Amino acid sequence: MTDYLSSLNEPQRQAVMHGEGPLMIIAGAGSGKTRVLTFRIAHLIENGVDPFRILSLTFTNKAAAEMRHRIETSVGYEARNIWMGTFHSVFAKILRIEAKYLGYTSNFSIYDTDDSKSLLRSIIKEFNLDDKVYKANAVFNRISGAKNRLVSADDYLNNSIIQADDKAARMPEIGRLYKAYTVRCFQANAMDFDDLLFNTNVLFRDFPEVLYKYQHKFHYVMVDEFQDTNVSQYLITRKLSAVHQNICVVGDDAQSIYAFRGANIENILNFEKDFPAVRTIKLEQNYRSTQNIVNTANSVIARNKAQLRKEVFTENEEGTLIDVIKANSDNEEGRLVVTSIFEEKMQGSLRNNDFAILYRTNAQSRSFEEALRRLGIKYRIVGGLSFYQRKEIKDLLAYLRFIVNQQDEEAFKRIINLPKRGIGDTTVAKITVSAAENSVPIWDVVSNIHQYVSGRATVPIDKFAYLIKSFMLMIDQGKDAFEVATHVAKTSGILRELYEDKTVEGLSRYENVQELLNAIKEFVDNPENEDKTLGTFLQSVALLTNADEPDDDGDNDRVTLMTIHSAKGLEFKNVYVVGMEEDLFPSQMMLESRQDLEEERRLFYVAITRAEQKLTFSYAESRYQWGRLKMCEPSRFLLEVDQRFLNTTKATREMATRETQPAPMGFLKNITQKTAPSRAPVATHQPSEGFAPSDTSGLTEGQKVEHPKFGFGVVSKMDINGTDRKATVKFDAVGEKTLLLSFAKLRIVE
DNA sequence: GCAGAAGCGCTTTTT
DNA sequence: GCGCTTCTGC
Repeated sequence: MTDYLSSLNEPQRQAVMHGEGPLMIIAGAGSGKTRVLTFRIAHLIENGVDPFRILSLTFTNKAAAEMRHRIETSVGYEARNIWMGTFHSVFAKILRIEAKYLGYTSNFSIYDTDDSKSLLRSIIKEFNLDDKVYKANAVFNRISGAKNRLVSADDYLNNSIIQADDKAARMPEIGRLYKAYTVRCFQANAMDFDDLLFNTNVLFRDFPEVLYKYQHKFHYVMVDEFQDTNVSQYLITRKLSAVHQNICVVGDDAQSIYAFRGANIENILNFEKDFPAVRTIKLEQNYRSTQNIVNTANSVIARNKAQLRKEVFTENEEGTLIDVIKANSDNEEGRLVVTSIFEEKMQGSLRNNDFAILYRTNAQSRSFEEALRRLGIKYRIVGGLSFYQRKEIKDLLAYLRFIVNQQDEEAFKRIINLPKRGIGDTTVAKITVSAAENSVPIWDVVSNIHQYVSGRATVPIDKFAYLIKSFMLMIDQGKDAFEVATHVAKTSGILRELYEDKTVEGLSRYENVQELLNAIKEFVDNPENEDKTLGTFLQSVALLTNADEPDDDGDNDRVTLMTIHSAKGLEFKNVYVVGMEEDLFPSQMMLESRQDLEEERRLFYVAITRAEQKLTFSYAESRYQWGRLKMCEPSRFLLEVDQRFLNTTKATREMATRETQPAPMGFLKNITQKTAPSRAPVATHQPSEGFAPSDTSGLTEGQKVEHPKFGFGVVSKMDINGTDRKATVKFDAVGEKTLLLSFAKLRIVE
């Protein structure tokens, strides 16, 4: 069993073998971090540690699932018993068990961001504040930020600095909104995402006996992606491991990309203060990427001042240069990238799975989707509108939530008139007012409507209450989640309404609801889930996001499209980092509101280090945004890369022919002037020899050419439209091919 | 109370 | 460009 140790390098082995006491692993990108963590847990279990006593915290569901899978393969069934999951899911579980300490019941609802904002909108309206000034989004972010720093509503109101800040931002009432929001969540027996962490801190602070219980339950605590934990998360783990001191954190400061959410690099520094006995191990050898990729990444991150010194290196092969693709529009960018994928795929006999397209914002996916569809390449989009955020799904889930927790105000607002049953805003307002006047929960009013309200709306309300009660009865009778959910979907009229909608969207919505029911069925049928009640299902689903959604068919060989944030922890043979434009990446908002160029740069670093074999950057010179055409400049990040690692022949095509502009990276010249002072000098670069782009200037039909990959051929068609040039070439070896930018590689033979 | 029309604001990134 | 909210007329 110890033979796996031989496959590790020295620092890796030390990290795995480390026994008792605090341990910090600084793991560079691609340094085998997950392997080390997995082996370490396996090693503990092998040495007699009860899996029940191990708590392993990750940041995303994906990472948790991956870890569980890997440990199961090396440890076997025992791995089941490890407490493993995201911060949010693990502490939601604990909060359910200990809910009564905080005045909650164990079936509390979890408000997602939409619920939170909707509640805030209501409160803002009730306070008679201008919703143009108090935007739900901004208020929510402010409150969220406070919670992540463990600032309660009362702390917030009493803190003169915060109050001054809010006054300066012309939003002095945020403190009161925060307070009202907290009260309303509590009345609704609901917690938002931040509450799951905030309330765990409160629980452990105010009830030492509860803290004691968990401190002694968990002998070993592991934290993955430590650089992304915020103060609230860090304090929980610190408290939990205070007794046994067996805390192991793994992180990489160079990959800290969640400061916007309150993640704090200083946690790494604090860790050494809080656990003076800490042993620090650095994993610096990269096993993932080629030298060119590693060096590119290093050359980028070296510009950051805030970083722990670390020497990431690799013994892998040198690899190819990093291609730079320049397109004149977002649509062309999509076409060029996808064409390149197509060519790479053919030429290197790769699978769709080997490719990822990474972008800064979800909205950028469109042009790539279109191009992929056109070429018939299967793809998968991670993130964006997740399955569980679709209207029809949220509608059915709202029913289920309300049946489990009748205090859930947001769920109530969603379903009271859905499908239409003649209960409009006026009636809902009456109910709310009446509930407030009599200081009883809304459900009391609804279920005994005749005692509180009279009028013609009482009839549909009575019917609604009767409907809900019949659902609640099913739960009391011990029906499982699937039985209740199917019954609700049918009886409530949701399914019927969608079924009658014969439009394409209607059909797809109907299918989505069926899909949700399937997921519930799977949940119920899964022997690992002992508790098959609706409440437990809802709990598991509330914290699920884009990560593990049911795949629409069995074909998993797809090109992956996602934001760089979601790509963290993943790796692909070929990676395209697209939309390399100033204001987009680095994001304008980031620079305007937080002045944090370094976090954007770390994000760039993360993107680069996802690639194993080949990396490509692309950017467009113009892009549609809100239906308007916007001119774009290449990102400053393209200049920051050590230019020796770039292959700019694709991009420099036009520039190279313009002899007047020889050296400094002609293709980026417009931005060098605009923001030059803040930047490092630009490296000079000579176009690569052999297939110099200038050779294509005189390309005409009938010419014999040579392509570096496809060999000899004859130009059968030239299509020149401004700067957008297309050449169709009939190659001796591979037949006819349409070359877009890559025809710059053609060499004229005669 | 409801349906269709018009208007507005929005885009970082995730649990 | 889209989705959500508000407006308007019935």
